[in-house]
Amino acid sequence: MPDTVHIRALNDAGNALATLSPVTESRSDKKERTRRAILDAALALTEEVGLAGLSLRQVAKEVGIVPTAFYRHFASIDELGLALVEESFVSLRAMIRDVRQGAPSLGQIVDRSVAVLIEHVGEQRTHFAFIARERSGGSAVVREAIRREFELFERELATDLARLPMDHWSGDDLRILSNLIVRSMVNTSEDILLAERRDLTEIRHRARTQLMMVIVGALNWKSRGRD
Amino acid sequence: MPDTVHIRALNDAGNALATLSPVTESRSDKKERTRRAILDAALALTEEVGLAGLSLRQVAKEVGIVPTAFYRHFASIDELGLALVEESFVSLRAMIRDVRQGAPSLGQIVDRSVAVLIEHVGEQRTHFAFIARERSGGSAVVREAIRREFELFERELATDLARLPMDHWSGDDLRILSNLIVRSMVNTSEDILLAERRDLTEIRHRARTQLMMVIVGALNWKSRGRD
DNA sequence: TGTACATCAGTGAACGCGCGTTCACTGATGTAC
DNA sequence: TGTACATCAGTGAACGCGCGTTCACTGATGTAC
Repeated sequence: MPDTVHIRALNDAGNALATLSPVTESRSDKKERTRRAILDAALALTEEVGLAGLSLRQVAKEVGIVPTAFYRHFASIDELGLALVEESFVSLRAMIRDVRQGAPSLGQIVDRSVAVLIEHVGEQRTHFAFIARERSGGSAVVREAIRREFELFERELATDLARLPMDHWSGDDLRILSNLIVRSMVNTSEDILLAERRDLTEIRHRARTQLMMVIVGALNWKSRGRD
Repeated sequence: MPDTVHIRALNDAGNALATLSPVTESRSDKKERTRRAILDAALALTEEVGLAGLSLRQVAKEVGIVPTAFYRHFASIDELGLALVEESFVSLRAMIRDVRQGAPSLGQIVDRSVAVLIEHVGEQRTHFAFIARERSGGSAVVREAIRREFELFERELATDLARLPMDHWSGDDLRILSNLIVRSMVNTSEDILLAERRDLTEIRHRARTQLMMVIVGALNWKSRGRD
């Protein structure tokens, strides 16, 4: 299948959209559309080979452009990787926002958190898979970017936890607790990504139980802890 | 530097050993030594580029053999990867054995476990790094092999836990608890691998605290839990 | 112990392939007048 | 509105490189007699 076919398909899709808006598409609109196509193709291909195994030529072929045209949009594969980190964490932050709104009893928070996690990971599968994979992947730049995002996120969770009835805790212990929770959730995400649909019930049960264990531990911590 | 220099270095090392034992080295001894050299070179190179980024030619060059000679020892890079999984988990199992012997009070178990973890990860850095990296790495075969080893290990921990004063627990809950503990330890290993020496104190503190939180949670689980 | 043959770890040339990157280019879109 | 020029997303040929794998080979080690 020659490249021209890809290009025609791309343009057809553009024209289909164009019928809803002005018939002509500006140069920058078209560029933005190609950029999107590159990001989507990269996300899909990365699922199979990892960011380290991704080649500029593969992406270009998938998008339907010539390899050199890639450079009109990104300076390198690493820069493309950083854009994907950014995008993937938008998905993750959307999930957090979803968890936060409406948080009644502690037991309900747990159930709701796990439910929302399963839902979002299912919906934004590629984004969560990207984070899970590249967290310890081949590119140092991308790894570091992901690490930073998680740290930020842990800090936020710690301030959230401070508002719960464990507000007498030290900031240090709150950070340690939120680290434990975030990591359990990351592990659960990886389980969800690996799972067949039929295993979801078991994963849900396990995630809930573990989160409850951690919270029960946290609530009994000060009275039984070392200091 | 031509390949011959590598080969001479390799043979010199062999001769140095040979002076302690019979002067001549059997063909199979030599083959075993080359195999070892391939595994060591692969482990070292993988640290930089990941198993997915590892090339047969790189390994061969590092070892000082011609690329085609690789096939005398392994049928493919994947098979080499499986040998490394095997080897790395030998290190991990040695650690577990070390944790097990002498386990007094619960608090001491925690301290001892974390201390042993830090010690072994420091000593067998490359093996633990290999597991951490390839756990979500590029080769499906290797990923699956690692997943299986961890599952085995979780099961063992569950039977260990059954002997502690939480023996009234269901097998199901024990598995869930040991999964939580194993994963926390894996996360801690990753922290250790990333850390500078100066951060170890903080990591030790965090790992201890998290493990204590989990155990406190577990001990209070049946009385406060959902069923 | 000496000879004749088998084994096999390692060699070296050769192959076709996909890679990232360079370069001068085309031609549609955008802009100044 | 019409013309002349600028911009720039995408083109296509070309490059040198490292890759895995094939093949026939060499020569030291091992074995049978």
